[in-house]
Amino acid sequence: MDMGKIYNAKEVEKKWSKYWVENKTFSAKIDKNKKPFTIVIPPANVTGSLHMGHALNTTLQDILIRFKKLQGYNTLWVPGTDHGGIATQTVVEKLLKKEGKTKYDLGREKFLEKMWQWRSETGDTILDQLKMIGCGLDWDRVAFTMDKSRSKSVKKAFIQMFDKGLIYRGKKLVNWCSSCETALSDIEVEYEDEKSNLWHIKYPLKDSGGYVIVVTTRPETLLGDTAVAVNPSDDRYTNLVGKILKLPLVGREIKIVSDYIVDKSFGTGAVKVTPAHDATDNDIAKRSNLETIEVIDINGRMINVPEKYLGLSIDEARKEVVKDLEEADFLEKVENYSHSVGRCYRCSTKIEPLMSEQWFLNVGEMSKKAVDAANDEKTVFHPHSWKKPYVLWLENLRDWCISRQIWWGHRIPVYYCVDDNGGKNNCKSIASFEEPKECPCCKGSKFVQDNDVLDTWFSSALWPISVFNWGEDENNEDLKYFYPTSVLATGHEIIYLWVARMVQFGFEFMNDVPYKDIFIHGIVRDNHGKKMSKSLGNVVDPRDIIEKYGTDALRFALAQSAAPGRDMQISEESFLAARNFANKIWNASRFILMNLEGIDKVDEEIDPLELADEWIIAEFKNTFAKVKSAYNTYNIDTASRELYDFFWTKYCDWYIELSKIRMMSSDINIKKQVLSILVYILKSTLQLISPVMPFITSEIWQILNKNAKIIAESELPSLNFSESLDSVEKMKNIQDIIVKIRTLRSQMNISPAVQTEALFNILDDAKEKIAKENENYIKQLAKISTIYFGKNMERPKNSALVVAGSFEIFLPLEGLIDINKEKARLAKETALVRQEIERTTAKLNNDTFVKRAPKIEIEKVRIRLNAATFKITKINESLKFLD
RNA sequence: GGGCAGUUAGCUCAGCUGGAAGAGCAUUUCCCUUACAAGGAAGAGGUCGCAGGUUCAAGUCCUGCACUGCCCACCA
Repeated sequence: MDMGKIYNAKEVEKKWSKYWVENKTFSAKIDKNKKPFTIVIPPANVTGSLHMGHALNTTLQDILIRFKKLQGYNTLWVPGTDHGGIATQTVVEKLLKKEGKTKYDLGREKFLEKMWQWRSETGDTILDQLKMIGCGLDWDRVAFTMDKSRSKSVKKAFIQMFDKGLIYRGKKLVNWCSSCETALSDIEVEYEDEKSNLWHIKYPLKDSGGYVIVVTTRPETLLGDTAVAVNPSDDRYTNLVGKILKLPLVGREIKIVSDYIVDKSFGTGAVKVTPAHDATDNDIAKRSNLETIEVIDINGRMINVPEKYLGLSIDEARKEVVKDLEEADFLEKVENYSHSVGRCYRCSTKIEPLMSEQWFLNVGEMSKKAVDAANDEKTVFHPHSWKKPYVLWLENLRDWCISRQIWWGHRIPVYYCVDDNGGKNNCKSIASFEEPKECPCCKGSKFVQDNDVLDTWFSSALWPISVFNWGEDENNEDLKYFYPTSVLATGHEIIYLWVARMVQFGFEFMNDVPYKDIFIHGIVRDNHGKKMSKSLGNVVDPRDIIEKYGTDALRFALAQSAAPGRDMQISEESFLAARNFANKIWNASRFILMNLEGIDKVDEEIDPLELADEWIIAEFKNTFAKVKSAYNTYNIDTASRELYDFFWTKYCDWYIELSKIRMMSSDINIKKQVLSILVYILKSTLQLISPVMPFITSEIWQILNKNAKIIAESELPSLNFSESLDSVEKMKNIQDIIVKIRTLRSQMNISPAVQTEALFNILDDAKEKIAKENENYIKQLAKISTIYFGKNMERPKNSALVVAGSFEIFLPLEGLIDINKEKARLAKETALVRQEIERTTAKLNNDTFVKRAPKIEIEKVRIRLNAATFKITKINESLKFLD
């Protein structure tokens, strides 16, 4: 491919994303000689298309996979999608609505057909998008939470837990979404503050004229009250406990009970108790043995209430009840009040707590194991701070409501024995893969299956097991080899919903953790720190970024700000900067390739000849170590930044620039020698960058290596040669001189085209040697024509002064500088150096510092003071000279 | 109410086990120097949220406070 001045991302990306899939670069087979490194992808909902969160999540996983592959691991990254229960069903229901239909018009069977049809049309767009961003997934192992093998796992898991007695059916208070028409688990409810009222209601005492004032945000539930509760230590009510109240509007007699949960300081300290529609009240009812009266049904209509309220909606009932209370003088007062209200995490409808017959999973035992796993570091959070909330959540867990009253999902594999008319017989229900042939109780042969489906997170919880076909064979080789997986990468928003549950199920079914590490990354926010959402209109579509800046730029920008566990703000500029980095890589490579033209072969062995060579090798070794450790500890941001810094400011700005001296040599061997190092460092750096930016690095690697293995399958260099450590120090001296001369020239407005001479007055023989040996570097980069070294050289007229290290450097600038400007410059510098002298002197005069600080620190300060003193002497001489 | 993070240059963020404040973007000056103007060279810009403490030395450790964000909670 032609290397133009500007990197053409589109063409390159198309080529390589296709290549990896077609050549099965990332397909993994069991290889007992290699260590596996396994990740299972968090399966995206089939409703979804790629958003920034996916882009981040999958980029990070891809980086881990690609880096481990370079390190020689047998890597496997399993792709897949999730059927997405409620979320997906809602989407299709909306489509139906546009046709003026509901799911009931179609019936269950036809509706499910529609769901499957819809899934097959849109289900894999997200997978295609993962291919587009270069994910090194094993495409032979694509899984879907509702495909055959996964369904088998789900059934098997259910049946095992059912038979163990962990799964049971019961009527309990659940979270009901009247819009989705289903129960939800506790974590599927999101709480949000809402402005409302606090109604103060009088509950008259049966036997006396008095009354108790009760405070509530939900007056309509009064109709279902079965008690009023007060705190046992509340003096105001001590002699009322046990007394009978007459429930306003209803007339039912209810008791005053005491319960520790009641907060004396809230409201009047007396709480109405509605066991059927409030979790706290439900608990109180259990403790005090109260009756439970349901007054709201699953359609949000009033039931079991006086005639006039029967069938009203919750809102209507509230209005009526308040009106009637007021008219009958039961209403003491109404205050404004703000409190949090539960809403459905899928449709934001207000959640109604109500009594309902549901399936529950007893998670007590598996939770304990999941907690132990974290405490024993069998599974480790990165960053560690997420462990605590995880443990706290598991320790306070109620049983999981796993049934949903929707149609799209895994139908609960429980069968009921029925008579010829479809009426349920009084036999034991059976959990089974298929419909049973014969009822073990009554020998009947007619059955109906339970109507509910499982919570979508039930199949998600099995994911690390089910992708390896546990449902079909729990002793299969893949499971043995790849499980437990190496790491789970996910955002913190689903730690409870998903992460914790996978650990629970991992122990339940495999008696082991599902992954050794849990890598928690942040959430992508917009450049104002807001969460991206469609309703806010602040969504940045990764596909637009890819279109504008290229996939590598997208990936680099995300990687570079992915500090573990921290949310990130990302803006257009960061993608632009990343795009520029890609272009920089491209052009540096282009420079080297241009110089390789006409040269048949460059040494693979590197053989440093001079300071710059030794320096860049030492710097690279250092970078290599840092980057490797950063990748391996999930500090992807650190790795990215280190690479950026090394490549741009060390390799390009200094080494390539210095290499030009030898590149221009007429001696081909000298040119080849520097090229071999240029190529070696470039190739190795490309390898390290390749996990983050796989496209551009693959392309350049291929141009550079022609027929060799692609970069993704290459091996990292062993770097088993020694580096010269003092080269870094020496180079620093040279760089200091160059930068100072450049600064002076810049301040004097001397054109880069103008070459000047320089006189180096030397005070330190060792430093003289370094400068003399590398005078070419100074000449090349500071635009100096000739350097005169000497001792006590006389200062030329009309020259400027540079003090660098132990050199006093004069630049004769006849006609180029304004003497007054030079004087002003030196005066300004004097002020700075004086400050330095004061600071360091003060330190050295501090007895306790000299007594207690380590020698090396004292020595450093002394060196600084000497340097400053030297500098100020030279500046003063210079100022005198100029006068 | 509890927990967790954060507060460093105009903006977005680095600063590991305490020893002279860093990057990118934006900004100013000079430069189309044959890898790159999506670039190069140089400059300006910070009492590191506040208050104490430990230490010879604190952005870095400890305590308290303030503010911001997130999560959890049985906010009637």
